[in-house]
Amino acid sequence: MVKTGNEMTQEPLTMGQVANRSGIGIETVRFYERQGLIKDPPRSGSGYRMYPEETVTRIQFTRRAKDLGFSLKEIKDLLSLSVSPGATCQDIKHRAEAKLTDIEDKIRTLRRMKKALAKVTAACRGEGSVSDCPILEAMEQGKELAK
Amino acid sequence: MVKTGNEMTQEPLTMGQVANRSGIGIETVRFYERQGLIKDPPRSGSGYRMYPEETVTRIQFTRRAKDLGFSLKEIKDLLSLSVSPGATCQDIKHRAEAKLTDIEDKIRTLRRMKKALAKVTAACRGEGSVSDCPILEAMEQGKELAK
DNA sequence: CTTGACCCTGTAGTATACTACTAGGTGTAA
DNA sequence: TTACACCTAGTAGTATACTACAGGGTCAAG
Repeated sequence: MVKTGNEMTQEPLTMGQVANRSGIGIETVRFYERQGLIKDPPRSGSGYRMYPEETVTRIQFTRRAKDLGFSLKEIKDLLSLSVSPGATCQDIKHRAEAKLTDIEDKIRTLRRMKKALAKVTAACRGEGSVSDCPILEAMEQGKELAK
Repeated sequence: MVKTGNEMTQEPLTMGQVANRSGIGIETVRFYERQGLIKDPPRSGSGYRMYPEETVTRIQFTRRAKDLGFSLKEIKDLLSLSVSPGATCQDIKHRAEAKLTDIEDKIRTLRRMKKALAKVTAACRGEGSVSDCPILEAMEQGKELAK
């Protein structure tokens, strides 16, 4: 049986081991490889991928960046920036700030949606048939939905 | 030339007319039909779709509901509810309230992301090389990212 | 009767992030 | 030797909401 939960070696890891340690599925590891988020590792004689421990760190980085709102494509850029000799801390900071702006925009959009929806919902007492539901009426006529 | 911006008739509309009046593309009308958001209209002798005016209202409803955060699938439900004899205003209101909760959840998630990202970004003075950028460090080690 | 705007069906591509499956090869223990 | 967990490559499916063809047919004007 291939060791799959092995925690103490410095030896190369198989795909399943990388997946386990990173807390993602094997198919996701393969997917990240296809997307260029992790580089093609060396292979064993029989073609098995032999990952360095570093790959786990890289995947965890990816997951955390994802949790912060970065897309996989943006994370790929971040990762290549992190090893590019000419890159500066400024470059990273700019990206983080741009993402912050993105997030703020999304929040604003959602708040606008929430406000409009709350307004039409409040207008509905929840009584009677659908034929004179103020919510449906608002969506049909576009009244009450101005910003 | 087929009339495409015709505004004053009660006559059936072609697909292009429906698209124009609804402010969406022809391909989107076809897509909405495939999704069951608009029903198959009667056809002319040569197979052209002959839409009732009502279809435009239906598409506009769809667009407004979408702007309020409903998915096309949810809108389809809303539309079938709106013509179902047993349905009540309550049913609609419940859906609206559930969607409101969805939106609030999304806002909360984004706010959490914003807070975490703002924190790591603030830690970066934007100086020096990427090798000791606090933003990248946080994403690698997972420090500073606890809620 | 030709031109050009419009329509038809059906299929495929875009973007995002996976997830699953087929069909087969590898490695180790009992 | 067999069983089983694991690996390989490549392809296809999921969900959401479109968007873009290809290869035809229709209709009205000139």
